[in-house]
Amino acid sequence: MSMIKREKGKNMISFPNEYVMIDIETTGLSSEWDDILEIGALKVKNNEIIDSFQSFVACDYEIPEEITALTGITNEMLVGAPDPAEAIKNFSAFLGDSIIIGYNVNFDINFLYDYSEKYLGIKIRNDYVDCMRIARKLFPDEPHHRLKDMIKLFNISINSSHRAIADCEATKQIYDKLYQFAIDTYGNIEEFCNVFSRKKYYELNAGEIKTNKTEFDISHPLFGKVCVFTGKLEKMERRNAMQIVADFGGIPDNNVTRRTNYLILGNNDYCTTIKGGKSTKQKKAEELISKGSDLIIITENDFYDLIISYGEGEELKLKTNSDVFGCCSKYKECSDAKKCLRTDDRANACLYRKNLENGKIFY
DNA sequence: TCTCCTCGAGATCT
DNA sequence: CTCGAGGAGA
Repeated sequence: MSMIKREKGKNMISFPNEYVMIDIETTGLSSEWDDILEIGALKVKNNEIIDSFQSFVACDYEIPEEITALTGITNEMLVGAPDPAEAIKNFSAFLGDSIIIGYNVNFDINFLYDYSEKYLGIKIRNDYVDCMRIARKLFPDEPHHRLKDMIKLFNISINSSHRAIADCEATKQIYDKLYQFAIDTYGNIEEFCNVFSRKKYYELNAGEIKTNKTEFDISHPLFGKVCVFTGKLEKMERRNAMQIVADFGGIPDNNVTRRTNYLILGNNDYCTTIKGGKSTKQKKAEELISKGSDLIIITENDFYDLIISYGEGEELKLKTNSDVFGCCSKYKECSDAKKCLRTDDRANACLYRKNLENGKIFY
């Protein structure tokens, strides 16, 4: 019965080395209708387990068959166990104000939160870290991120799965592996947390899309062109499409502005607020076109045609970047041409090129 | 241009 | 619950 929103702590993307790992077993998936059967917790300091907590919780009705099949917990095992009030009180004392860590830990916290509020009148406001959330970020290509998938991925051995303490131990090992993997991949934990903390990760920021290419076909229609996407692309992720634009020497952008040269239309059908009409980007683009802006609106398929044509016909390639960027007044002080290998700089270089008589700077 | 809001899709816990 | 998408509004 959580009509009132739970006032939980912060859901953090970070790797504390002092925390309490938790796991519970319940009679089902709903914190509203189901009950806790077992609570397990490990206290960790400097990444080492220094204490543990285990408690069954008395249950005055028959445990569903599938739960016993899953966890091995039977009513007989709970005879003489602490009642819910006693169990949550003991757990609460063990937890203190530690950071909570677990696997899909919102599940566990929600149950514990309701128990704590109901029996102790205390809200669990501890900050927490969800290993599953981190696993998804670190291994986005894995098909699934269930606890058992991570156990398999990291070759972790587990004694009695789906029992509170055993799952805590497994999750701790997973947590340690994730920590190591984050360091190996991102150099250090701070970098990982920066990359994935909130906005940076959510927002597809066109300005951050770079290319490794050092040679461009300057005759290609996308070269030096500012490209904006609207709607969902059918055959491609928008991020990948932007990457391709960048690889052609184009400049992916977030919004339609006076600089925009291409607006690529994806599918807006799914968007209820648009209802088959036009996105604001498209409206703005049409307005700019009517004012004579150098902008055209193309469909997703037109865009693919532009991509496919790449490599065919005559190619004018830039041999070195310095030939282009060295001529760009804004960046000519830059001694290292590679530093100029940014989409913004190419746009400026391209504008500069337009103002020159002919492509002396290209060959 | 930037920040915040809303919606839908998808996945995980026992 | 998270996350990705577009839109509204300052």
